[in-house]
Amino acid sequence: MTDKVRNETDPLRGNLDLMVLSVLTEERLYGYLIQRRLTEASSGLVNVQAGTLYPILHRLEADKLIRSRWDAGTGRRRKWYELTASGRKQLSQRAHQWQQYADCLREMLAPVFKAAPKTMPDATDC
Amino acid sequence: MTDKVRNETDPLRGNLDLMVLSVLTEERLYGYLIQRRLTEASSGLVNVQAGTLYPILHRLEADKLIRSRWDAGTGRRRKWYELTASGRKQLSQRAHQWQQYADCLREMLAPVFKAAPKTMPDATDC
DNA sequence: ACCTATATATAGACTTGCTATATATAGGGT
DNA sequence: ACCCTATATATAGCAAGTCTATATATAGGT
Repeated sequence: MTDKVRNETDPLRGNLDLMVLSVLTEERLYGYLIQRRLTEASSGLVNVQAGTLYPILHRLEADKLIRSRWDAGTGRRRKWYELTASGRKQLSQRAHQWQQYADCLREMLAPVFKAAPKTMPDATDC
Repeated sequence: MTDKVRNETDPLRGNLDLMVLSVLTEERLYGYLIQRRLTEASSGLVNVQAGTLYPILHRLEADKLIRSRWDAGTGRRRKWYELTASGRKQLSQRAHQWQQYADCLREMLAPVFKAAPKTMPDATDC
């Protein structure tokens, strides 16, 4: 029974933008650092690969939600990103929208949680 | 400034399967009813079109997470769906996994919520 | 000199969801 | 009898988001 089941790791589909924007709320960061911040901030749950992250950054920049500047010639070339005013607004809007959906889904799934407490009752890590 | 922003309505990306499975936890339902249950259960937030739903049902059935039976010739032809044992297990697993991600994302977004209380402090609908 | 970590980038495939379209029947109003 | 709407399922074609694999280049340690 080698199940071959689709996409075990995808609850973040559509939310990566949100996460990237969120780690930029308080600091300017460059790609490689963003990647690691995401891993840290999620206790390893979110592990975005470079090939996933950079296209997102390019897309967010094309949409003018973030803005970039190359490092001023100090050896390592790094592209620093920061939120634009528009990006900050979008982040807030989408965050609230996500919360609404999350509350909704949580409610819809309530019977499932009630039915099966799963391995541990309180493994609230993250 | 006609922003042309991508995908305003996509926090459910990757979670539709979960929702469909969840409405089937306690009853057998056919497609059209599932569609309406989703709308009701989400207070109109989730409004899946037929062209979105049926492919999902076919996929879930191909994965043997649900099972179908045509209505026994009572005028309207309806295809009734129910969870399989495997589907029930998957639902539980994915639900818990989703919760973990949701808790995580909620924590990451906490500063955003703190910064901007948004229009209303308590519009907890759904 | 070599290896690893750092740093960015793109191509190609795959999954998911959307819109549009097609088909068919039951039931109500005229 | 006829039309219209709600019911009911289905598929094709497109767009978007993510993944894997690959490429390039440099800093620093051994």
